[in-house]
Amino acid sequence: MKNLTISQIAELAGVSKTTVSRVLNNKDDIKGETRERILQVIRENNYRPNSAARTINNRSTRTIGLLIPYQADYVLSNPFYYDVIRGITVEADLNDYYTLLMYSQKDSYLKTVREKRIDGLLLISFGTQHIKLLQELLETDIPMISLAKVPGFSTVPTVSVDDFDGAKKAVSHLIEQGHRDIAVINGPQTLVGHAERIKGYRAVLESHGIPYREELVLEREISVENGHLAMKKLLGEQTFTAAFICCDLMAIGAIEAIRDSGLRVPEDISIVGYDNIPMSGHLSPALTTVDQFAYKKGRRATQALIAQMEGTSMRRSLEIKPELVIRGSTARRPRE
Amino acid sequence: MKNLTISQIAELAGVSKTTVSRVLNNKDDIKGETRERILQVIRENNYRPNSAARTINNRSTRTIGLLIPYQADYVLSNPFYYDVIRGITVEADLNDYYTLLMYSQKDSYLKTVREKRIDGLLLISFGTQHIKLLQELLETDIPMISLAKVPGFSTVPTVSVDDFDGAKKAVSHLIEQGHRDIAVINGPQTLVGHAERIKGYRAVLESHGIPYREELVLEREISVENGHLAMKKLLGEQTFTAAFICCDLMAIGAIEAIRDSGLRVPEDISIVGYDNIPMSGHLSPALTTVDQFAYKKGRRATQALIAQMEGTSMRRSLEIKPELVIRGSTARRPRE
DNA sequence: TTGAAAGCGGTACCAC
DNA sequence: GTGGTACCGCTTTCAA
Repeated sequence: MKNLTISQIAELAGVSKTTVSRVLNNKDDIKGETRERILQVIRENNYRPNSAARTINNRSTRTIGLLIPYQADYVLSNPFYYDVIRGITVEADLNDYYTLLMYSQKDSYLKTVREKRIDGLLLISFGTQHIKLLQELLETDIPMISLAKVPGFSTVPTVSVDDFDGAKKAVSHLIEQGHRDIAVINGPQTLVGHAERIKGYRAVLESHGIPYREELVLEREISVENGHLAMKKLLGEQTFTAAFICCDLMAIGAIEAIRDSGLRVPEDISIVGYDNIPMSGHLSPALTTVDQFAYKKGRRATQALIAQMEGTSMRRSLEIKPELVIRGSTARRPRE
Repeated sequence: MKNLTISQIAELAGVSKTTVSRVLNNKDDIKGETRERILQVIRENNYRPNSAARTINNRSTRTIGLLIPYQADYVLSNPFYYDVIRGITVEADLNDYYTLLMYSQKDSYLKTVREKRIDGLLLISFGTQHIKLLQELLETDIPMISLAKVPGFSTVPTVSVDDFDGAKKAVSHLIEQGHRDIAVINGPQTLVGHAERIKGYRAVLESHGIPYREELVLEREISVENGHLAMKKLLGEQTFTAAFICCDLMAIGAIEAIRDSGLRVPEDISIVGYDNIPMSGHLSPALTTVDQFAYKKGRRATQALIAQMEGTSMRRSLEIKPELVIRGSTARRPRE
């Protein structure tokens, strides 16, 4: 069953295509009777206007690009980002926008923008290594929102989470439990969010008069396996009673490493994660972690982008406050 | 920096737009010198042809729709599907196709197809409840591939996994370890794949003369939490030494329930999962599971769809053979 | 080897 | 209220 064209619908309804176009676009200068007749024909034929033809006239695709840098391969395997993506698609759908997944080995992002396949862009996990790309994207004048703070680009509106605050909450909780030797497994500092978490960690230590010890802090690409390996290394070389892991995914690996070494969580080592991915509450022990409100973040970012595209609001950044979720993976420091 | 149009490029190069169009489409009836001059102008201006204008002429969007039924919300929270999606976008990108994420609360899938926003469709997790939608999609004549077998629709080419075989491998392994009382936590039978797994389970039991006991088999929506709850229920009501869990995500919850009840995996209860999600190897104990080759499945399905769209191959279905991955969550049946 | 002109399926301006 | 027509940015005959 082929889709008809506006001319064919016009002919079937005995009107001009201008009139059909009017009902398609809900104009009101049209007789109710005529509108009904046309709507009837449209329904009978399951007619839908061709999107490319509309795009070329309206200069709008009603499509949002979801840009995931190819190097950020952890994005498409981390449940945290899937909540973000779900938030994005839900919000887009509610506003009749489409979502184009841009994850390209060929780095074809600029091409996609220049071909005008999308009206706006959501930047996922942009870090210092993507500054050149960001610069080029800015030159195209396409509306965009970054879901991560980008160093030195105050021109790009951002919907982000206050990671400095999140880290402070996590580490403060550990210190309140009596811990003083707190290890850290962090993601790459090329991402501002991860750099902020280290700053938060240091700030809390300092305010409690605990010296910062570099050897307790490891930085790794995000993956369950790297969480495992990093914790193994820490256990072999350092002494500590708690660890702050930059994301729940790595915490899963880290906890396994602790178990492998014959220690227990939280009896011997307390663990605080970050993200609060859906499975965190169902691990054993259930993970104490920092909730980033991923889904909400996705929706908010999309709202902000749509507002920007439709000119209904200024370019403005937004920061979400993370919250500590206390569960079973943290406990008071064991007595020596 | 606004994008120019083909006419402006033509003018700058001192040729007609027909000629520019020729170089854009790599036609060969053009003087090398002219081509070079035009390419130079194109490069200087970062020119890219408007995709909507091209689409309207070529009747091709170079976009693949990734259809996730809104009810199938577990798709966007199951790492198994993440690998599938990654495979799809990678393969699409390699072939210069775009990926449109179709996850709509408004059930706007048909609208999207009729508006001709996509050239082909990849159906994720279609079950009996989506037969009406599938029927309507078929009427639009759009090329499509389902990544799950759909009951009674041999007309839809499918790239799937032989779940009957996968379940057989999983359950056979348990039986070889001496287990006879094998519980099952399965996903909804509305999905053919899950129905097949039960069949495989029954087939193996039968071939070993073990009677099928309905009360050992639970069916739940896929989630970590449901895995936990289902296992808790089983532990409270039944006696068994092993369990086959239809997916790793639920196995994570199930293992936690076993631990909560004071039993050990695999010493007291052996667990076989299904999917082999990336974290399965990093849990404690590492999960014995059935690898579905999710990434490969995504790539193959996309290849098949592209072949169908470009008419380079017949509509043909493909079945991937799953493999058992033996790790630490299974052991010999404990002596009574 | 190149260009003029028609046409793809819509929208929008201007008459009537 | 409704229709004729130009036009959006590109591809594709057809002629030169």
